[in-house]
Amino acid sequence: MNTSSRFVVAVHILVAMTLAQALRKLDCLTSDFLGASVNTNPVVIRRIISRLRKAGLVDSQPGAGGGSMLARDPEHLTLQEVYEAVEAGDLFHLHYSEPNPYCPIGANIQTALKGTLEAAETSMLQSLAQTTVASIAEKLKEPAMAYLATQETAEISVDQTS
Amino acid sequence: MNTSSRFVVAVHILVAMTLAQALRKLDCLTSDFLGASVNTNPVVIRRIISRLRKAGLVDSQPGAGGGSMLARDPEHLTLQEVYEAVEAGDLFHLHYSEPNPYCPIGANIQTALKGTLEAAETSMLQSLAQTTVASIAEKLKEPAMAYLATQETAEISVDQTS
DNA sequence: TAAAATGTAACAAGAATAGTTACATAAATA
DNA sequence: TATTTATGTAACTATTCTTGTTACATTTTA
Repeated sequence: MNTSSRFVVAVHILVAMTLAQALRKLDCLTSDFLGASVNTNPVVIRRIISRLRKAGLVDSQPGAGGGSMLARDPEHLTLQEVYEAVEAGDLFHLHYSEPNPYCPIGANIQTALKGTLEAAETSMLQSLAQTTVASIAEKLKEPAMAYLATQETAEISVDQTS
Repeated sequence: MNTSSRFVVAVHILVAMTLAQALRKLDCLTSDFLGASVNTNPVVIRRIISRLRKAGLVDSQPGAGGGSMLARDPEHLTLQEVYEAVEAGDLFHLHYSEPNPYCPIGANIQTALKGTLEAAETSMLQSLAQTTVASIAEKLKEPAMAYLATQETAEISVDQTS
C-alpha cells in the first residue's frame, strides 16, 4: 500500500547536494556524510545513489576527495524524475495468481482496469512533476544557513581552544 | 513501490457482485465462488470482504444460502472508495529511521515534502474517483452474458443426460 | 440436527526493503 | 610507491507485509 522510503531518501540526498553547492560551493558529498544526515548506513545511500546515477541525475567520483554531486540543474529536476529513478514497476499490483481464465470476469478484469490504473498513476506522476528539487531546497535554505553559522562559530571556538 | 493486490481483487469482487445482480438476480455470492473466479483461497476473499464490509460497501450473511452482496449502488461507487476501503496508510513511505534532527536537512525535509506528497496522493485518488464499479462491470457485461449462455446450454444438456 | 455459510485466529511461505559486513577498485596525496 | 579515502557491489540477516492454508467457533436454513 505504499512506496519504499527510497524516494524520500533520494530527495533528501539531492536537496543536500543542492544546498551544499549553493551555500558552501562543495562539489562532492560522501555517502558517510549523507548517511549521517539521513540516519542510515552509507551503503544504503550508495545503493540509492547508484539508481540516481543510472538515471543520469548525479555523478560519482571514487577515491580520496571523492563523493557524489548533481549532474542536473536542480531548478529543472522534478520529483517525478526522482521517483522514476528510484521506484521500479507499476504503482498498482495486479492479482498475485492469474485470475481464472475460464471465468468471464477473471478473463477480462485486468484489461478492463488497465486504463483506469494507468491514468491514476499518471496523475500522481504529473503532480510530482510540479515540484522541483530546487523548490524543496529553497524551503531548507534558511535553517541550513543558520546551522552553518553555528558550525562556523563552533569551528572558531575549537580553533581557539586548540 | 506499489500497492497490494487487495485493491484489484476488491474491484474484481465488487464487479462480480454487480454482474450477478444485473444478469442473474443473485443476491449473494459465496467466498468459495469468488475464490474460484479470482483464483485464490476463500479466506483471502473473506479478509478483503471484511474490509469492504467495515467500509459499508458490502453486506454479508452467514449460514446456508448466505454470502455477500453489494450494499451500495455500483453506479455511485467509485474506485477511490474501494481503494480507501482496502489499502491502509499513506502512499509514500517516509524515512524508516527518523532523519538526523541535528542536521538542518534531516530536521526539516519531511515537513518540506509533506505538501507535495499529499498533493500527489490526492491526485491519484481523484483520478480513481472518475471510475465507478458499474463502469468496469459494463465492460464485462458482454463476455459475462456470452458465458452465461454457454452455461445454460450446458445445464440443459446435463438435464437431458440425467 | 445436519449442512452450508461466514469470521477470524494461527501459522507458514514468499517477496521486498533495509541494515550490516566485507572487500575489490579507484583516486589523491604524502 | 605506499597509504589513505572514497565508491561499487556482493552476501547475508532482520523486519515487515502480503498471501496462502488449516482449523474451528458461530450463524442460518432446511
